[in-house]
Amino acid sequence: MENSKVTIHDIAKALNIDSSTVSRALNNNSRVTQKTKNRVNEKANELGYQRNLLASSLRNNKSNTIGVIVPRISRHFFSSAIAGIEETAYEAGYNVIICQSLEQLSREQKIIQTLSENRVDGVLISISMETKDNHNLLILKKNGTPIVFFDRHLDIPGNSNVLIDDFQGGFDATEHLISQGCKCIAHFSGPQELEIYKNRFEGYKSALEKHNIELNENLIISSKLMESDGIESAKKLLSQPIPIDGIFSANDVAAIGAMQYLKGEGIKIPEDIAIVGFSNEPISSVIEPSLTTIDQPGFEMGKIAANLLLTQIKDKSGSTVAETIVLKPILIKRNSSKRLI
Amino acid sequence: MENSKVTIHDIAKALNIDSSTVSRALNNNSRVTQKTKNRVNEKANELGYQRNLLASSLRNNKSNTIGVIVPRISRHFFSSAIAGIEETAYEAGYNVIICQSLEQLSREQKIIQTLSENRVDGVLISISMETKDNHNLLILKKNGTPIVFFDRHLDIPGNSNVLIDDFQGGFDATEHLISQGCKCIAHFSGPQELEIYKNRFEGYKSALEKHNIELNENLIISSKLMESDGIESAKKLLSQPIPIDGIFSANDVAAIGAMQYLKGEGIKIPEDIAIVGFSNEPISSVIEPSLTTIDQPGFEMGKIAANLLLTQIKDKSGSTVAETIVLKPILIKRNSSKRLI
DNA sequence: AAAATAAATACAATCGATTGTATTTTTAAA
DNA sequence: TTTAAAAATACAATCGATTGTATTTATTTT
Repeated sequence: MENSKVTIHDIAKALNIDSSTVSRALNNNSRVTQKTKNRVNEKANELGYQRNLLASSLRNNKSNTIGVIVPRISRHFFSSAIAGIEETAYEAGYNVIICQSLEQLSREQKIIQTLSENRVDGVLISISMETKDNHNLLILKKNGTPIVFFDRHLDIPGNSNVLIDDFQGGFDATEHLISQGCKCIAHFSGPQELEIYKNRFEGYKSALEKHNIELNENLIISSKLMESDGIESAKKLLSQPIPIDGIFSANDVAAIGAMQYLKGEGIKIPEDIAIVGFSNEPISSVIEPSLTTIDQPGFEMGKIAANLLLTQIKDKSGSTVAETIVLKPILIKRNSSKRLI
Repeated sequence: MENSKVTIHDIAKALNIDSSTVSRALNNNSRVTQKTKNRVNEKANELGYQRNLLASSLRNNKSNTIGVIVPRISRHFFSSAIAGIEETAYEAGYNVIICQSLEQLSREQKIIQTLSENRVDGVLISISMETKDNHNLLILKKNGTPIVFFDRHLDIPGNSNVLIDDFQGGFDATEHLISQGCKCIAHFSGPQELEIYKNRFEGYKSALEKHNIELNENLIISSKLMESDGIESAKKLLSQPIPIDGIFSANDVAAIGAMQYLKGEGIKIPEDIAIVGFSNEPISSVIEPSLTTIDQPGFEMGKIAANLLLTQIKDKSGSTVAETIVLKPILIKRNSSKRLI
C-alpha cells in the first residue's frame, strides 16, 4: 500500500546502477546488456514500478494521446465512431481522450483548451451545432496539432476530413419517397452552417428538381433536430393547409419525434405520411413502423479518421497532403416509407 | 503557426524577469505585485502562452484528472452517469478521461494501467461483466488512488459505492408482474459474479416467495444480456413445455431482444407473456408495446459518485470514511406488462 | 602483453512549471 | 539620513524520464 511512487531512480539505487541505464533497459535499448535488462525488469516488477507518463511525455514532447470531440457520446453514430477510433489508436499505441461538447460552442472551446494544455498529439472532431467557424480550433492550429474532422466538418483548406456523401444521402432519401408516390415532401433540416445539413438539404432539393416537383419553402423546417424539435416541426407542418405526404428528416431522432406525434394525431405512417430519417440509430429498427433511414458507417469512419490523423502525427515534416475521404451512404428501406409494393 | 511552445521562460525573457516570478504571477500569487501580474498576463496573451499541464502535473504530483471506466458509453444509463460525473468534475476544476471496457476484463486491465501511468487523481468505475475480483484494481490501490464504484460494483471493504437498490428493483419488477396476474415468471439474469445481477435475482426470488410461487430453476436463464442473448433466452423458454406468462429481464436490452423474437413467433405481449426490463433505456418507451422497466437515475448517480471521489481526493490524509449510497429504484409501468386495468 | 576497438555504463543536461531560500528593492520607522 | 522591516524578485533545486557525451570495462587485434 505504501510504495506509491517507484521511479527509475529507486530501481537504480536498488541495483546500484545509474538511472539512465535503467531507463534504457526499460526501453529495451541496445546500449544495455541483456543481463542488466533482466535485472532491471525483475526489480521493476518487484517494486511495482510504473512509468510516469507525465514525465515521459514532457521529456519526449509527445503524449501519445489523441483527443476526440463529439457532440454527444450517447448517439449511436458517435459511439460507433469512437469504437473505431479507439481500435485504431490502441493498435498504434495511442491513448484516447473522449470529450463531448453537448452541442455547445463554449464547451467545445473549453475542451480544446484542455486538450491543448494536455499536449495531445492530435484531435479528431465532429463539431457542435453552434460551431460556425474554425475560431475555436486556432489554438490547435497555432501549435501545429493535427486535426481531422469526421462527419460534421468545417470546410478548411488543408484539413483532412472523413465524411459521408450527405448530398447523395439526401438525394437518395428524397428520391425514395418520390418513388413511393409522395408528391408533397417536407424536410426537417439542422443548422445551415453545418455542411452536413446544408448538403442533405441540397440533395433533397436536387431530387425534387429531377422529378419536377416544385420546392415549397414552407415545407422546410430548421431546428436542432432533437426529439422535441421533431414533434414541434410535425405540429407546425400539420398546422399548414398543405397535404403533406412525406417527410425527409435530416436525422432519425427528429424523425422519431415526429412519428410519435403524428401517430398520436391519428395519422397513418406510411399510408398518410411516409417518413425517412438519417443516421440509422438502433431505435429506428425497433420503432413501429420501423424507420427508413440512411446508414452512416460510424465504426468505419472512426477507423479511417484515426488512421488519417495518425499519419499526420507521425509525419513530423508536416508535408502530409490533406485528404478528404467521402463514404457512400446506404439507404435502408423499412416500413415507415413502404407505400408501394 | 510557429510559436508552438511558448513557456514561462519565454515570457520571463521577454519581460526581463525571472521565470519563477512569471509562474507566481500566472498563479496569482501574493508575492508578485499587481503591476507585474498585469505585464505578465498581457505578454502571455500576446505570445499565446498555454500552460503545459504535463509539466505542471509532474511538479505538483497531481494531474487534476479523474478516470471513468464504464462497460460501454453507448448505454443510456452510462452516458447519463458520465454527464453527471463531468458536470461535477468540471465545476471542481477536474478533467475527465472516459474509457470503455466493452465488458472485457483485459481491456479493463489495460485501461487501469494507462490511467495509473497517467497519474489520474482518482477513478470512477462500473466494472465489466468479466470482472470477478479486485485484482485489476490493485495497481490503483497500491499507489493510493481513490476508487469509487457506481452501479456495477465489487464488495470491497473500505471502498465507497453509489448503487441503486437492485434487490428492491428486482422485487418490485417481479411483484408487479404478479400483480398483473402472472403465475409463471421467468428471469433473464446476468453473470452472478456481479452484485447487481445477484441482487436483482434475489429480489425476484423474494417476490416469488412472498406470493407463494415456487421457484423453477428452468425459468432462470443467465447470459450477458445482449440483445441476441434476449432472443436466445426467449427461444430457450419457448422450447420448454412450461406455460410462461411473464418475464423479468435484468436489463432492457435483453428484454427487447426477447420481445422482438416473441412478437415474431406470434406471441402477444402482454396478453400471453408480460415483460419487465431494467434500466429504462430510451428505446424502451418507444418500442411497441412500450416496455415496463426500472429506472436508474444515471445522472444523479454520476454526480454523487463524482462528489464522493472528489472528497476522497481532496482529503490527502486518507481518513475519509468509505460510504455506500443506495438509491431507490423506480418502477415505470408501461404497456408490456399491462394485463389488468 | 600492449594497443586498439567495441561494449557497457555513468554523468549531466533537459523537458516546463513550481517553490523554498536568498537577495535586492522599497517602504516605514527611528 | 540611517536602520529595520516588509515587499518584490531572483536563484536554484525539484518532479521523473530521457539522451548526448564522457568514462570505464571488456574484447579483439597485433
